[in-house]
Amino acid sequence: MTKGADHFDLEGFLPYLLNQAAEATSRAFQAVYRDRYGMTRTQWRVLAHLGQFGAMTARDICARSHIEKTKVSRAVAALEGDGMLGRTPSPEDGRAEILSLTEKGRAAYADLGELAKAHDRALRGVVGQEASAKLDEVLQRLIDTT
Amino acid sequence: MTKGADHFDLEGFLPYLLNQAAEATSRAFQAVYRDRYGMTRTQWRVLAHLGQFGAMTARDICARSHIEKTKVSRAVAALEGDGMLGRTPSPEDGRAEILSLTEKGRAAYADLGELAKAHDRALRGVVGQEASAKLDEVLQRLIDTT
DNA sequence: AATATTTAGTTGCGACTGCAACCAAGTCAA
DNA sequence: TTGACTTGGTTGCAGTCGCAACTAAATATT
Repeated sequence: MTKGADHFDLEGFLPYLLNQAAEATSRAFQAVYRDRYGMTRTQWRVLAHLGQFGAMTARDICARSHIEKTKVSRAVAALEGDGMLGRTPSPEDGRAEILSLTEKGRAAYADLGELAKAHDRALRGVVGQEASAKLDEVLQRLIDTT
Repeated sequence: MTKGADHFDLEGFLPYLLNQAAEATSRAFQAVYRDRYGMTRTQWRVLAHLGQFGAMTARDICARSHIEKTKVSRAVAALEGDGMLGRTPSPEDGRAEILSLTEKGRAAYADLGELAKAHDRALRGVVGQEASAKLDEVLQRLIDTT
């Protein structure tokens, strides 16, 4: 017969582990964008999206990042207030606005991007070369299938 | 020379991937404890800790789970209000209270624990047998080294 | 053209969070 | 003992979140 009483184990529960790992790996970097630019996590992500992929509408950011529209809306408002991005009405759709980084926004992106790369390298060092690639693939699968 | 302009890639940024995966895998289960018991994530975790490891003080829960003490404090208050747990003053330390699940709390834990196991099995099915074990190990390493 | 339905984005509100300040009990050191 | 320091736990407050309701523009329907 198999081993008895296999009751639920929180510490082996995948969502729990993922949350802990996400929390742990995010915390250190969070301090960076918070202290340097007073940004929230969502703001940093919106900035990074615009920095990496160029001007796009809020709708596009939502689709790409799976961040709730209200979070994006508020992050955009805050970033605009800080002079990090500007809005131009879309010529194609009167409801939409095209978001693009200002000079200041691009500078912040360049700065934080470098630091993020360093942070990522450090984390991947912990994980190890081969496991790192596998990890990305697995995480991506989890993200996609949910 | 190496490949040119390797600028920051948000979608390959480990904290970002982990957050997305954590978010995605947690959301479905969150609906369960929210709809059935009106619990928050922290409440569910506290309940699970007490259910799995037995009576302990709030301090112990903090140490074990890395949840902030205020979060634990409020979750405990809420669970107590819902009749899920009770407190008894610690005989050893006049400040501490020993928390233990009530009958109702144990029932909720048994119910949710079963559902959690099923959810976990489904997720691990997505990841695959072997990758699953490796994943746990890698996540644990990230959690510990931070 | 006039009405109904979707979609981009914002806002109000109640709930949750984080941090710092706090209280009370325990410990340590003279 | 008395007074400084630590520790278990709670609370106030300001900020963030999620959801539902909303406005306004676009699209579909008749």
